[in-house]
Amino acid sequence: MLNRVILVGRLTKDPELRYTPNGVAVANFTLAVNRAFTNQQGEREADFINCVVWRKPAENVANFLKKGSLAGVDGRVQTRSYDNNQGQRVYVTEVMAESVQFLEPKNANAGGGGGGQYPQYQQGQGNQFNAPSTDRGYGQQQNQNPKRNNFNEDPFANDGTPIDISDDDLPF
Amino acid sequence: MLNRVILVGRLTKDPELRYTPNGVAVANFTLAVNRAFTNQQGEREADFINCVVWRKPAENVANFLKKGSLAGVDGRVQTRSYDNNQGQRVYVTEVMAESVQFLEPKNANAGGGGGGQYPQYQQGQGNQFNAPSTDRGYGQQQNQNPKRNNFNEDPFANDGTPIDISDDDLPF
Amino acid sequence: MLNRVILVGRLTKDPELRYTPNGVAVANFTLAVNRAFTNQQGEREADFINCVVWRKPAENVANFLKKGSLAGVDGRVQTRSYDNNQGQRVYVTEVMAESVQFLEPKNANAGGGGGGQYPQYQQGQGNQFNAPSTDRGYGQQQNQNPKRNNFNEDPFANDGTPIDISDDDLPF
Amino acid sequence: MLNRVILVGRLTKDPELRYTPNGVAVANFTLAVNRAFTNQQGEREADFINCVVWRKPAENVANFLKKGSLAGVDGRVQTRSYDNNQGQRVYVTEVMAESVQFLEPKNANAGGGGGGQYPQYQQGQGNQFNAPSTDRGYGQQQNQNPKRNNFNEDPFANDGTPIDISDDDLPF
DNA sequence: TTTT
DNA sequence: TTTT
Repeated sequence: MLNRVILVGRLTKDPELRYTPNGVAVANFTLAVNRAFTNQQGEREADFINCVVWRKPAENVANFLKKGSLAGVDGRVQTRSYDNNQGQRVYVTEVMAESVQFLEPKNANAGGGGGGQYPQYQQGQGNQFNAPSTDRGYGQQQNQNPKRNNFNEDPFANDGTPIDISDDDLPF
Repeated sequence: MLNRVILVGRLTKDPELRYTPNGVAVANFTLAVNRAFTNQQGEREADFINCVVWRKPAENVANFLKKGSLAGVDGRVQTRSYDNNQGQRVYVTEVMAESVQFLEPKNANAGGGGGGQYPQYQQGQGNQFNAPSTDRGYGQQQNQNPKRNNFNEDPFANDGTPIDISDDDLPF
Repeated sequence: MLNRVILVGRLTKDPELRYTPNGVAVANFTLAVNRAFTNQQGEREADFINCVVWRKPAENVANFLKKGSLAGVDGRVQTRSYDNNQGQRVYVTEVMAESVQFLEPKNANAGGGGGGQYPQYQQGQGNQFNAPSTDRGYGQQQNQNPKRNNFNEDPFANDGTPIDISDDDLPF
Repeated sequence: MLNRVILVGRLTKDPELRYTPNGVAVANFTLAVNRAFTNQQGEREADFINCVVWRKPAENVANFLKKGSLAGVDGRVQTRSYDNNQGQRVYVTEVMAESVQFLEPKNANAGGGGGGQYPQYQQGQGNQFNAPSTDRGYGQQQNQNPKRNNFNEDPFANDGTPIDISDDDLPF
């Protein structure tokens, strides 16, 4: 049935990249999407929308987006539930991104005192990461994001750590 | 910023209509949206997506949709949080419907043993409830839904009951 | 870049199914989408939006939709141009449907004097035709639509006729 | 009925601003939206999608966007027809933008040899122009776009010129 | 050239 | 008649 979401917003934090035991990449990030209108107090609020993305686009997200990046998402609303450690059922609504568009200018965060230039990447001029139909991103992947590799205290904190989810849980 | 959701699905229950202390109508309902693909087990799953709608369209939803109705929603993803009675912060992601389209044929649930015909309503042939820009739906509203009026044990259970929310919390 | 269209409307005519010389199915149809608002004269107008769909979903559209059918489309806006027989360049804007959802109740047009029951098809309860990533619909295809097979004067008028387009023109 | 389009792309030219005889602003522009995929020749193509926007957002578009600007559009697909000077009926499909989001960084085109800084405007950090429900933009409007006022050969070429359309033709 |  |  029809289920389509399109968002443009900014990442509230660096994306988190994980791998399933079978080596499939998954990235999580939250988009802050400013509302078009102001509330009674005249303040502009934002919605903080959790997004998931799988496989190659997950790795692209981890490599090319970071806290504050402007990004567009085209995907679906998905719901799931799990039991937390207090034994309560928790219901989750999130956006499964099918494609993510990178909306920062290519020289964003460049200049100034020292580094920060985004790595060389070009897929034509689209700057869009689409879910590939076939190639599964098996195995450990080299994170090419200099930000993450060079400047974090622990650059591997969230990278390559298998997470407790089987491929049977994959949504496709 | 861009924030758009379009859904087509079926109501999992009758919609719940409430009024703010100032008499503004709000309806809540959940859409079951079947996924286009099947999971590893070959089963077709569904997403259960909570929706809110305000003012006149809220009353239309309460009057013309019920459990099982096929409906289309055009709206925005919104997030909010509140503290539950265990003192934990709960985060909610839901769809704020700006317009709701009624997709059942006009004679749905008609015929057979006794009633169930939908009340006479026609806004051209669109069958779509749009958020009015101005007219605020103050005061008690006559629920014209025969289903709700005639067959529920307590037809007013969820109708017209002011809820603990001030107009300051209204999103527009 | 982000390019997403979602429509719900009714077919203005039976869809037209063609095949490229390489045997790839293409269907064209026009959706009449009623506007949510009325014009100055108080009339509700409609937009007549041309849609194209490729491969397996094209055949599903031809088999299961007909003039007047209610359908949902999830796709992209595409533009192209060609030179007409007067030697003028003609610009075309149309919707490339990636998935088409069949919104008629399963027994639509059934009953009454004589046939018309839709053929048995079930993909769960989704009734949605998605573009398959791989299987190319080569070769002549058996049209299972009883309407088209049994009641048209020339049931093959628009079926299986190769059209003058090479696979190089395919959008994917 | 559901009719929703979301686009992100770049203006192919400066927008054209007109006024109806009643003083209602209308802007036209074309978005070049790069496709996510490449064609058989490995080239990335684009769709060139004509957009219209009315009233205040029309003036914002004229003031803040120009050739090459990156913009997001949330709107509807509309169709209309007219008879051209050869007496042929011409069918037009375009996007009626309900809101337009300005996606350039605020200092875009700044620096370098000579001017080009965007005028001071701020609606929070949203940079989004929404169709106001009420205020009609009557009368001649001061175009505040320095680009258009200062650097064009004929800065008023397309501004403030009443066009031959009555308010009865307005879509809302 | 338009659908219910 | 097309944008980066």
